[in-house]
Amino acid sequence: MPTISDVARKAGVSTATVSRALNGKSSVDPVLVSRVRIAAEELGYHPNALARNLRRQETAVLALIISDVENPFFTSIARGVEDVAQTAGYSVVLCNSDENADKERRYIDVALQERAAGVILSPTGLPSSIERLRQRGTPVVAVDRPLAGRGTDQVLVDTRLAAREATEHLIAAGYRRIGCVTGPSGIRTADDRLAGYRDALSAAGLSPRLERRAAYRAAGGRAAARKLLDAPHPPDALLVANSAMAIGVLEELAAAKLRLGRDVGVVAFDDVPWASLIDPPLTVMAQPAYEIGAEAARLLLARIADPARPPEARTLAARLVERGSSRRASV
Amino acid sequence: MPTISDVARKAGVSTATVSRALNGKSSVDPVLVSRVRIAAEELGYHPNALARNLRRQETAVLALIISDVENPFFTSIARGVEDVAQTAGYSVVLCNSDENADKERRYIDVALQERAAGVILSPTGLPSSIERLRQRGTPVVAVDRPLAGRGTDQVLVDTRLAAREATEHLIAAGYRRIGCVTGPSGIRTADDRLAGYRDALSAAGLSPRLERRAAYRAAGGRAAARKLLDAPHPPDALLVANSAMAIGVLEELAAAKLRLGRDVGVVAFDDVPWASLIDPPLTVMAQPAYEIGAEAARLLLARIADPARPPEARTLAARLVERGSSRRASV
DNA sequence: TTGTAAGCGTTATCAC
DNA sequence: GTGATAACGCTTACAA
Repeated sequence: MPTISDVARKAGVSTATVSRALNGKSSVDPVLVSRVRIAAEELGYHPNALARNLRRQETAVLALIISDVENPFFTSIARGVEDVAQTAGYSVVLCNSDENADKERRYIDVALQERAAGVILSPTGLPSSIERLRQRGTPVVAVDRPLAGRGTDQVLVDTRLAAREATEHLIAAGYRRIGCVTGPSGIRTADDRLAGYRDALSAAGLSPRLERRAAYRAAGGRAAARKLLDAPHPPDALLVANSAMAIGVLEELAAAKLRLGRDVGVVAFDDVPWASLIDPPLTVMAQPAYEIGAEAARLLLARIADPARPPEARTLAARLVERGSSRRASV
Repeated sequence: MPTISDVARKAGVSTATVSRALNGKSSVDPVLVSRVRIAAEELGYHPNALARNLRRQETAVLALIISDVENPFFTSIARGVEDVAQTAGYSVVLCNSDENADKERRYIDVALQERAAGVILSPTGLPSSIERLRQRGTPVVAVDRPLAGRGTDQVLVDTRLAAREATEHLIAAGYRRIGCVTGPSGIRTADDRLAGYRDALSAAGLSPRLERRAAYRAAGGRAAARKLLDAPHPPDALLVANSAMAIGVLEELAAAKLRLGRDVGVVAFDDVPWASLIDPPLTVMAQPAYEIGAEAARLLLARIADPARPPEARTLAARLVERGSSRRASV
C-alpha cells in the first residue's frame, strides 16, 4: 500500500510538499501540485486516515448509537443526522445497541478508542455508560431519551404531553375504557407515555387504569393486548407506545375479531408508511424523527466547534395524525 | 486524555509492560498486571485505537455500505452482519449510499482511508467505484447485487427465479393480465425481477407484458400503478419488486376502489411486519435478508483470515409466503 | 515556496 | 519477565 513517501519520491519532492499539495491548505507551486497529483493517481495513493488523525488528534467521524436499527423511528433519525453531518464533512458511523446496556457500553468504548469527534445516542437508561464520555470530554448529544445527569445537549420530544393528547383524543372520540400498552419500566419514553396517559385519565375523571408493559416489539404488543382483552372488563380503546408494538396489538385485535375503531379505538406512537393501508387507517402520534436527528447533529457540530458553549435542550412536539382507527362510527 | 505513558509512570513500569499487561498476549508478572490495571482504571485510560491500528497495520472495523437504511430488507442484512461480526470481535460501521454512486464512492474512500478490515456492500451498479477496493486488496463482499467483474465473494438471491415463481403463482391462481412494477433500469435486482416475470409469461404463453419501472420507493410504486391501472386494458394482477413500492401500489389500488386479491392480485418482494395487517394479507416473496448478512460477514471474515482463498458466490433462495392478496376468491 | 525533522500513541523487536 | 527503542504514516513548526 503506497505511502506519502512513495508519492514524494515519484514526484521528486518532499513528503511535506505532498501533504501540502494534497490538502491545499498552504500555497504550493502549481507545477508541483500537478506533479504530485499525477504521482498519487498513478500509485493509487489513499492517505492513511489513521496516521492523519493520530497526528491531528481529531477525526471526522460521528458515532450514532441507536437502540434499534429495525425501528423506522430510529432510521429516520439516522437519515437526519447523516444529511447534516455530510454537508459538514463528517462521516456517520451507525451502531445498534439493541436496547442492551452491554452493547451500548461496548460501542461507547469503541467510539472512545477510535476517538470519534462526537457521539449521538439514545441512552438505554443506565447512567454508568455515559460517564466515560463525559470524563473524556467527548461531545455528546442525547436523543429521544434524556440523560440522567444534566449539562448535556439533548433533543427530546415532549412525549408525556403527546401521550396525554393522544389519550384525550380517544376520550373526545367517545371511548371510556382506555388501556395503555407501553414499553419496559425504566425506559424513559415508556414511562413518560404511561404518565401522559394517566394525566389524561385523571383530568377526565376516568378510571380504572388498564395498563400493560412489555418489550418494545411486536411480540410484546401482542402479549400485552391479549392480557388486556382477556380481562373481565376489556378496554374499548388502546394507546400504544410504539409502532412495533402496534403491529402486535393490531394482530391480536384481528385475531379476536374486534373491529378497529368501532369495537376498539387505537392510537399508536410513530407514523409508519403502512398506516393508511390498514382498514380503517391507523391514527398515530407522529414524532418528528428526521428533524430530531438533524437537530442533534447540528447541536453536536456546534459543541465540537465550541466545547464551552452552554448545553442546550431542545424539545420538539409530536403531532396527532387522525385517521380512522380512533373513530367509532364506520364511514 | 491519558496515554500509555501516563499509566506506565503511575504504575512504575515501562510502556511496553503496560501494553503487554493490558493486551494479555505475552506473560507478565501478575503483580505488575494488577498494578497496571489499577493505574489504568484510576486514570480512566482508554487505549488510542488510532495509534494501535497504525502500528498494527490493521483495524477491527468492517464497513457495511447499503443502498437504503430505511428499507427493512437492508436493515435485516445489517443485523445479520452485525451479529456475526460481533462474535468475531469486529465492529460494524453502517453507511447509507442512498442508491447514489457519488455517496457510494465517498464511503468507499472513507473505508479505504480508515483502513477498514473489510467491506460489505450492495453495489449501486457502476463498476468504477469498486475498482479502488480491488486495487488496494481490501477484502470485499457484494450482497444483493452482483459485482461486475468476477472474482469477488458474493451473497445473492436467485431473484430472477424468485420473480418467475411469484409470477407463476399468480398465473396458477387464475390471473391472466399480470403486470410488473419494478425498479430503475440498471439496478440488477430490478432487471432480474423483470426478466423472471417475462420468463413466466413466455412459458405460459401469456401476453401482453404490462411493465413499468420507477424508483424503489412508495412514490414510484404509486405512479407506476396508476399508469398501469389507467391503461385501456388494465392488469388483473401485479408483481411488485420491492416492499416500499408495494406501499404505493396498495395505496393506489385502494384509491381506485379495487379489491385486493379479488379485483387485482398482488405479490410483492420482501416480507414486511405489516403484511398480515392488511385485508386480505399480502402475499410476498420473502428474501432471507438476515441470513444474507450473516453469510456475507462469514465470507468476509474468511477472506480477511486468508486472502488467497478462492472467491465464493453463494446464492440463497427466496420463499413464497402465500397470503390472501393473491387469491381471487374472498374467504 | 520548499525541505528537514519532530512527534502523535501504540506495539514489536531486541537486548538484558 | 522487563525495559529501551524503532517504527507505523502523517502533519506542521521551523529553517532555509
